[in-house]
Amino acid sequence: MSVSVVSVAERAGVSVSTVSRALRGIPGIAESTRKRVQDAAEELGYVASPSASRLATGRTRTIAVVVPLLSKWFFAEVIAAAGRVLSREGYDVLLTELSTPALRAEFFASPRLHGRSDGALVVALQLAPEEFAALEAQGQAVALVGSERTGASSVQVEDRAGGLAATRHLVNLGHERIAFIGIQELPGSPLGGVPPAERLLGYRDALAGAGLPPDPELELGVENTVDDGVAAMASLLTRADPPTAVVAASDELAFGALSTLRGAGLDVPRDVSIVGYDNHELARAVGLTTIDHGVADQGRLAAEALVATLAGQPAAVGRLEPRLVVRGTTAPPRRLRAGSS
Amino acid sequence: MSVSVVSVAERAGVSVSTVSRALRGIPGIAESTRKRVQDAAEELGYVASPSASRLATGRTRTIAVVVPLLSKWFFAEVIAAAGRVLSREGYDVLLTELSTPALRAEFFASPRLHGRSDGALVVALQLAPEEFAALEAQGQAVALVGSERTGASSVQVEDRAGGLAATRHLVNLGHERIAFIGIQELPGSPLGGVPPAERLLGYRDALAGAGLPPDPELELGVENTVDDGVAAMASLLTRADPPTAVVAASDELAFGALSTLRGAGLDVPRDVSIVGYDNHELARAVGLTTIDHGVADQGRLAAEALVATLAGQPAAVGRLEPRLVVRGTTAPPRRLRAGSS
DNA sequence: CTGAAAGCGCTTACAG
DNA sequence: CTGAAAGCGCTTACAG
Repeated sequence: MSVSVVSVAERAGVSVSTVSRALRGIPGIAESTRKRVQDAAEELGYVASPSASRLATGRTRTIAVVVPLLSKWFFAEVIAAAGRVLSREGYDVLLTELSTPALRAEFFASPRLHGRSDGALVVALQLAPEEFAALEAQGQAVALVGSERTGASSVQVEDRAGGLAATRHLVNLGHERIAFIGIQELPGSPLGGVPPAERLLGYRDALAGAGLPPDPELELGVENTVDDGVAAMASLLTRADPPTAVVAASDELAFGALSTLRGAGLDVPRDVSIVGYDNHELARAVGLTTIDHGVADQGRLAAEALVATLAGQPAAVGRLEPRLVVRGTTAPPRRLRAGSS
Repeated sequence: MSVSVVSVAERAGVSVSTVSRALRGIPGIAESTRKRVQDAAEELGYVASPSASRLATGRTRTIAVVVPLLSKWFFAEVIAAAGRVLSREGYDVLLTELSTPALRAEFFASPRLHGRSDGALVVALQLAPEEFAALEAQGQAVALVGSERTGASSVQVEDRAGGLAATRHLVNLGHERIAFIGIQELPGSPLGGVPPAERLLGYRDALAGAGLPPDPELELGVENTVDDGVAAMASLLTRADPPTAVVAASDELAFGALSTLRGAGLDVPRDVSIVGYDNHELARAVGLTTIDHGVADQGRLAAEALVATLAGQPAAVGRLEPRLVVRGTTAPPRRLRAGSS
């Protein structure tokens, strides 16, 4: 509070304008002067007041990171990766969690970011046009993870290709009855935001490509939680003709499904194969075959795009290729291994 | 940018001082005036510039949340709970992740919070005296999760009681060879911060209380990751006289241990029992017996304490009682069930 | 290369 | 109950 530009200026024997310019590395300052100012600042332990420079420049050097939910691995991972980029680039990270419809509505109804951040990094939320407009009206540059909009930077995953790869892997192993546990947004749920349709479409593509008839009975849509994965798998097991393999639209759903299968005394992958989607932190330990969609990359790329935008570059659109990671939860169906075990 | 107090003042036909007071609900303003000002502000879509009021008041109404790592369930959960409180109380959340020793050193060496936040909520980091002093020198009120220090608010868990409860549960089931997979901070690791000693002491207490001799061979210390849990359990299995039960100092270690046991063809809990520590989001699906230490509560209470401190209340120290959650990974040892299965 | 001065948009004693 | 004015601590044309 005590040490301001004025004290530094006095100590260095220059004007405050010179202090300001010297400390920010602005060209057109004699090196000797700059040195003197820097020394004075150091000796006094001076650090510019962020509020004052924000007020003077109109820029906050802050990015708001907006997520539906914090305590999910996917979001935490995206934020962490984005945060590292932002902090390296000298931006503060303002964290905003919109975990209920009420919070979301309130957030977009009032100009909560106005003057607080220069840009918003919106993760997973599928913004309504008014919501997007509200951000722009608050002077925010916008970068999107998991959605797309003209005029904004975005990072998306080729989820249809991911769904295809997951399913094709099972098809190639010889499976013919393959279920899909998809993500269905319940009204008011903060969990998702993932465009579920794409992964499902990829699943259907793979079946069609293999000449396998689609079976609506095998397509489930639930909330993206472990518990719903448990329930979905339980429901599949009650079918007259249960699937021999399952594609889950997230690893958490897959974890739940695995838990149900074990509880039912079934062996994975001998009795049932499972492919997840995420390459969750725990997928390796569980030995889950899954789709890696570069979660950290999504955060990193979006942050980089946003920083570039604020530096005057045009908006950038990135698309990530998902990648199949084969581990231990997939194998040929029993039928093809008769007598072999 | 365009709409400032001045425009509101003009529209309402009052002075800027009156606008400022009316909008902030300060008493001593005629209700009719306040109404007129509020209407004018609303019509103009006015919202006060945070930078300007921060500069004028010297308070930022921002809390810095400082964590070693974001993408771990524990930290994300704590942040989420704290964030909800802070945001409800009108505070912005400035997120800071110190995921490497270099970042940590840099953070505490420069006054990075100065003028950016009114307080710091420090999670899990065991602050050195200079680090704590650095925060105070930057004018930060401090609240600690998982550590303690005179003059600061803090929330801690009775981890010794937790370790005791976990181990006693196994003792009560009849186990006599019980291993402990503890958390050992590697130099430079950002994962921990959890004071590992406490949980270990509780484990020893329980053994002593049951008259079981301590066996250093059964006390392991590893990094708090699933992979290290995998390795630790593997190492235990190679012992000449392997344990019949394991207490893991975190659920992630327990997940790793479970994975090893399954991979080795052993049944849990028939062959080996396991107790974790955290009540991690996935513990329920896995059916893991564990210790619930109110992770969200830790974040919530620390945030409440910090807010109270900033409102002039004295620092508060909270201690949480951990609670055993019995699920499916614990049972009596084989020995006691001879012929029963 | 450097300085004097205005301005960013608030808040808050002080006076009335 | 309300207003005029100073002040918070920077940055940035403008002049020299």
